[in-house]
Parts: sequence; C-alpha cells; structure tokens
Amino acid sequence: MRTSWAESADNSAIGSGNGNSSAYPPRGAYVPPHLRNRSLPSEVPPAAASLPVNDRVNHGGPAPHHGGGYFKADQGRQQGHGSGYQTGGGWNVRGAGRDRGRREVNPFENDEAEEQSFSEQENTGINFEAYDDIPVETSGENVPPPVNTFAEIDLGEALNQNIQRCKYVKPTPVQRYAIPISLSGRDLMACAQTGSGKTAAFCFPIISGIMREQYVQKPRVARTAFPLALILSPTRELSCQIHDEAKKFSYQTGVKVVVAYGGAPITQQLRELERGVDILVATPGRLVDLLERARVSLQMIRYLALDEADRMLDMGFEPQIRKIVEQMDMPPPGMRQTLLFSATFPKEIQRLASDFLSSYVFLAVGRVGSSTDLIAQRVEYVLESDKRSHLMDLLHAQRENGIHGKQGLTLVFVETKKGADALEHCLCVNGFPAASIHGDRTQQERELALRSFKTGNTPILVATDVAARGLDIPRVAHVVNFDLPNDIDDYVHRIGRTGRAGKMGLATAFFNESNLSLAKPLADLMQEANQEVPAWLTRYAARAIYSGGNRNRRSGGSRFGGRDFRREGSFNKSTDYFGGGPGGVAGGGYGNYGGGYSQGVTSAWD
DNA sequence: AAAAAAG
Repeated sequence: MRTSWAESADNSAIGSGNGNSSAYPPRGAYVPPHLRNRSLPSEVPPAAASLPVNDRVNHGGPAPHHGGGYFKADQGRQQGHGSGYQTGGGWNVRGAGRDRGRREVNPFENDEAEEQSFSEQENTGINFEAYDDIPVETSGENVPPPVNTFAEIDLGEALNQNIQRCKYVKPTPVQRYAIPISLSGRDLMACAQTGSGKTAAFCFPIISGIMREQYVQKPRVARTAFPLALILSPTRELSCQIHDEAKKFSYQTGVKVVVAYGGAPITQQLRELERGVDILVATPGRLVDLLERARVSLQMIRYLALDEADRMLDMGFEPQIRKIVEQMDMPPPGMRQTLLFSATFPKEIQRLASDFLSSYVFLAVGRVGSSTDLIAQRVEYVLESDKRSHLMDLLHAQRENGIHGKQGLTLVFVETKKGADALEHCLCVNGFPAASIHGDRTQQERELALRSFKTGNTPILVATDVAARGLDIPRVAHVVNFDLPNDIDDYVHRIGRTGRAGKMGLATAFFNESNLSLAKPLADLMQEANQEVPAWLTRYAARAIYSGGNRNRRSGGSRFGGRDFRREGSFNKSTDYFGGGPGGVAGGGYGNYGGGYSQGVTSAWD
C-alpha cells in the first residue's frame, strides 16, 4: 500500500517547516520536502500563488474599408432562405440564423454562467494602456494603416453585435494591424501571440468578407461542399477551439462554420457539410480524406488561413499542406486571400510560406507588456532521476500556497507519449490530481482530459507537444517543462500557454545534460526577456557547440517571434524570394507603421 | 528522435 501525498500530509504536521526526522519514504511514494531527511538539490521557487490568475482574452477587432472589388462580383447570389435577414447597407446576412428550419444555437448562452463561476475573471484583466507600447513592425508594399478603435471599421451590424457580445472593447495590437490589412484584400504573414486575439484577427475579415461579397453561385454537385474559406490548424483541439470562436463571431450572420478533424466519427461531419458550409475549420489529415472522397471541393475558396503556420509548414506537415493548397482545386495565390499566423516564423519557413502568398504584408507584433513581466521564467538543474520528486515538490509547494484547487492550473510538458502516461500515473498515485493528453490517446480521452483540466477538476495536465500551441486555457498559472523541447520555438509556444492576455504566469524548466543544445538559445531568450539567467546556464551556453546555422533562427527577431525574411539582404541569394505567386513583392518599398520599439521587449509569445 | 495528422 502506497502512501498518498494526502495521507502523508494529513499524518504530519503541515507547515511546521522542518520536521526532518521521518523515515525514508516507501518506494514510489511522495513525501513533501519538510518531511524528508535531506536537502533539496535546488531551492523550490516561490510558488506561483502570488501570481494573478489568467483572465479571459478580451480582444476585438475592426478596421477600415474593403479595398473593394477584390473578387469579381457576379450574378447576385440568391439571398437568404426567406426568413427575415437584416440588410444594412450592402451587408448580406445570409440565412439570418436559420438553417433550413434548424434554429441556430446561441453560442453566448453559457458565457455568463461560466464567467460567474470564476470571480477572478471580471473584466479587469487586460491593461489596455500597455497595448500602446507594443512594438509593431510591418513590411511590404503599401501597407494599409492600422486602426485604433472598432468604430473606425464597419464590419457589419451583425458582426458588430457579436463583438459586443464577446465584450471586446478595443482592438488588440494584432487586430489593429491585421484587420485593415486583411480587409484591403492583401495577403498577410503575421507573427503574433494567440492570447491577444489572433483568431478574431483572421476571422473578422473572413466573415465580413463573406457577408459583403455577392459571390458567384456555388456549383451544385451532389454531396460536395464548397466552402469559401478554409482555416487549417495543426491539432484537433485547436481546430475545435477556432471553430467555437468562429461560431460566436458569425452568430446570426448566416455565415456557416463547420469543423472537420480526425479521431471523431466522420459521418456527423459529413452531415454538417451537407447542410452547407462557408468557413471550414479543419486539421490536414481529415481534410485530405474529405477531398479524396470528393465531399469537399476547394474551388470556391476565397480565404485561406493557416494558424500556427510555422508548424503547418514544417517537415511533418508540409507535404499535406502542399497537397491541399497546391495540388487540389484551390484557386492560386492572387485569386484567393491567404493569411498566415504564428508566434514564431523561422526564416526557412517564411521562405516556404511565400509559395502560398502573393504580394503579402509581413506583420510582427511584440508581446503585451514591455519587459520582464507576464511570464516569469525559471530554469532549474534537475537530474533525470530527480525530475519526478522535484516536480512533486513544486506541486506540493503550490498547493500549500493555495494556488491549486479551482484557482491556478499547472501544465506539465514532457517529451514523449509514454512519458506522459507514466508521469500522469505517478502523479495520481501520489495524490496529485492529474490528467494527460497526447496523440496516442483516443480523441474522447483527449477531450475529456482537456475539459477536466479547464474546469479545475484535475488542475494538473501532463501533455506532449500536442498541447503546446494555440490552446487558450484560461487560468494556467504555471507551465513546467519537465522535459525541455529541442527547439527553442517549441519552448516559446509552450510557455505561451500561461501569462496570457496581459496576465502573469510562471514557467519552470528542468534542465540537465540532455538539453545542452538548448542552453544557448534558452539563455539568450531569457536574457532578452530580462529574466535572471542562472550562472550555470550561462556557462553551458558559452560552451554550447554551434549546431549548424540553426541556432540563429531567431536572429533579428528578438522583439518578436520573427522578422520578415525579405528584409534580410544576405538571405536573398536567388531571385525567386520575391516572386511567390503572381505579382510578388518587387523588392524595396517597405513601409513601417509600427514605431515605438521599446527595448527589452521579447518575442511574440504565440 | 519525437510529436502531430486519416483509418
């Protein structure tokens, strides 16, 4: 019989601080530090208890007017289905919230209840003033200027109402820039944090564009769906999340949003598609399946958005993405509008991405807050064999300080799926309520784990990189890199699960000899973020061997997740870099609208 | 080498 954390805690004088005479713990059982007869390898950092809890994302977005006539308006499409759609100055409210007799579910229904259950989520979260200091960098030809308020853009009455329902007051930086750019019809490559309204930044222009256009009649092919917009993301959960948000934004606009991803029965997704789809949110695998079955055609695609675009174009995904974008029936760049978003944009990925773009604008938005703040980063030297007990020490200290329960969530990243299972089990056995999520679990299990984490039912989630990107989980107070990733960009995405929307977060990393390749980039990153870099890490960093040209991927992008590779003169060894698609950017003429680069601001976090 | 994504 093992002793659980709860039991050992109950049976001892909690808080006495130095009861150090207990017997050696039973194998596998966790014993809190103060009951142990040994000193810890490194000091337990102050628990995250004092950190404010994450708030909901309050974003917004609006901007100027359509560049107009981007696509040929054609034989005015038939409007609505008889039911009273509102028509406000050129806006087509399609179907007016009714879908062939089915009533549109109000996606805002549950919001109030949810918010009330977390009193800390009152709308005090974002420091909007801080937004004014955010460094922004744009490049490309004739970049449309940003807007400052929602009032400056007319996205249409229906969409405006949804913006209000979402309680978005003021556009976030990425929205201020990206929405006007998108509305003017330009392609866009954007480096920006998700926590600050990235989804809205690409959804608003798409929805308003679809409402505005009197586009050509969709072909009628039995059982084939013809979406007008395609949004791709690298994980199923992220696609679900985007779908949920897009549903809110398109409520009562008549714009139909459907999600398709693997691991779930395809039949229901097929049914949804048959009912009609304007915006399709999908993961690549399932979409290819649908395309091959000819249940979806991309020939009517006007808008293509890639979320976490750098991941979508890396080695694992690139062939699938190329197949979808280049080898099916999607209109080429210039005939569609392409929007790429990510927190990190390595140069080599930018180069790949330019194949999909036409005369695009590059946008980099620094993170909210100006220097150290938001995410406190710690690195601790922990031997592989000590990791578990060290983690439990951290969790125990957090619990003592009351961060757990319904308050703060802890997300623990590990390298492998097996490792995730093992650690989850270990934590549960020791009385720490944990769930786990990784790609070998069934979709049901994955969604259950995520739900259980979000609700605070299991305030600890052990995850592989499946959860590293894009997921917006409010109240994650602490991200632990139990195993560090090999790629510094992955680290950036992981820690970006906390400190969101202007709230503080804590990120702790366990470092040892197996992470040598990360020493230098990690030390650099922390330095840029004004974090205290342990001396031992600096020594490792100095010793680090240059691993090819890779280590410098972030060069020039210290304030952001990336920098327009077109501006890196030395990188332009051949001429085709400017030529991605018809009317590629003809070098020169880069406009800067950002201004106010404050020093010490680091990369965009998401 | 690992993770993700179709079944």
